[in-house]
Amino acid sequence: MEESRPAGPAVEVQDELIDALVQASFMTMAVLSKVAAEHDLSLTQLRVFAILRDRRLRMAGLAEYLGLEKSTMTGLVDRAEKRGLLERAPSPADRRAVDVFLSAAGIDLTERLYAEILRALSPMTSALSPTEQRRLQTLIERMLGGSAA
Amino acid sequence: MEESRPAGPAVEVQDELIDALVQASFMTMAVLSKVAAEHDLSLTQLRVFAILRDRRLRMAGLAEYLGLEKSTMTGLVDRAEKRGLLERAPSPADRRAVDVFLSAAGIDLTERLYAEILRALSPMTSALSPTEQRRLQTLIERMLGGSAA
DNA sequence: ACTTTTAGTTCGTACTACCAACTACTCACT
DNA sequence: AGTGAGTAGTTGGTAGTACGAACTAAAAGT
Repeated sequence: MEESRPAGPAVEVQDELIDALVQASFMTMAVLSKVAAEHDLSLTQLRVFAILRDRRLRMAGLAEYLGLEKSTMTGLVDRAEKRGLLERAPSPADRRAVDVFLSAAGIDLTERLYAEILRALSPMTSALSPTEQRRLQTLIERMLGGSAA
Repeated sequence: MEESRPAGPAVEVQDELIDALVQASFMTMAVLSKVAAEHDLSLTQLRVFAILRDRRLRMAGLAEYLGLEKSTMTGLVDRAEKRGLLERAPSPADRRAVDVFLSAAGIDLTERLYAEILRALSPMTSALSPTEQRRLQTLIERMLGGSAA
């Protein structure tokens, strides 16, 4: 992994950071998947609930948030709707469009999911002292804010 | 989200940290997915290559690393093998067992994937100064080391 | 030697995700 | 107003992911 770069300590620090970040991400996603699976949800569905927690979106808008094709949305929303967690309604502004939003049961489930996620991830974060936690949070937020969308 | 806990500032700091961590993880995974997709690989396959980069494992071992059922491995390895990226060989120690390892092409691809991942994630990490990067890395590693497996 | 356990595969099912094709509607332009 | 382009969502087909149950072959335990 070190052979094809101009060398220099700064680059290597970044590499190691990225390694750590990727590892942490996989571990985090594993926990999220597990929480989701306990409620018979996929990771994608979990994301849907998180997104719709404080938004009402059209199918296309949801697809964009998720980075998926709109044709994928149909099935995704279908299944959640069949379970009574999501609802579809014709958009008032555009008769082609469909609004998607959480049902009462969906809101309920989402709150429970949030609580469980916090519970499930806290063993990981509480390996750090409160001071370190705050520093880590600041650094991550800075990183998220500083680049990309 | 704040209603069912004993309250206190320490808890809220942790919540925000977890929020940030989850967000960062999703962003990281999105980048990894994209890199993988550019090579016609799923995230799981990417993980397989990362795992086998410096290991030779049996099917069951690979399944354990991935946290998946062994029956899932068959298809996963089949497809990668058909593409010439992975190889199967009977385990010398146990005639039931099958060793899996990267082919020459697989090693090659894995090196390229690593380089691309570093390239693709560096815009994110380079939002931070070198000092911050080192601090972030330390904190993440401390977090990963301190809890869980 | 006989039973139990383990390694991997096969089969059937459900879900995810994509693409291409389609319907219904909106919007811009003449 | 009327047509033509573009947009919103669905449908249908395909491939991949992942699971669980049932199976074969080989190893281990007693």
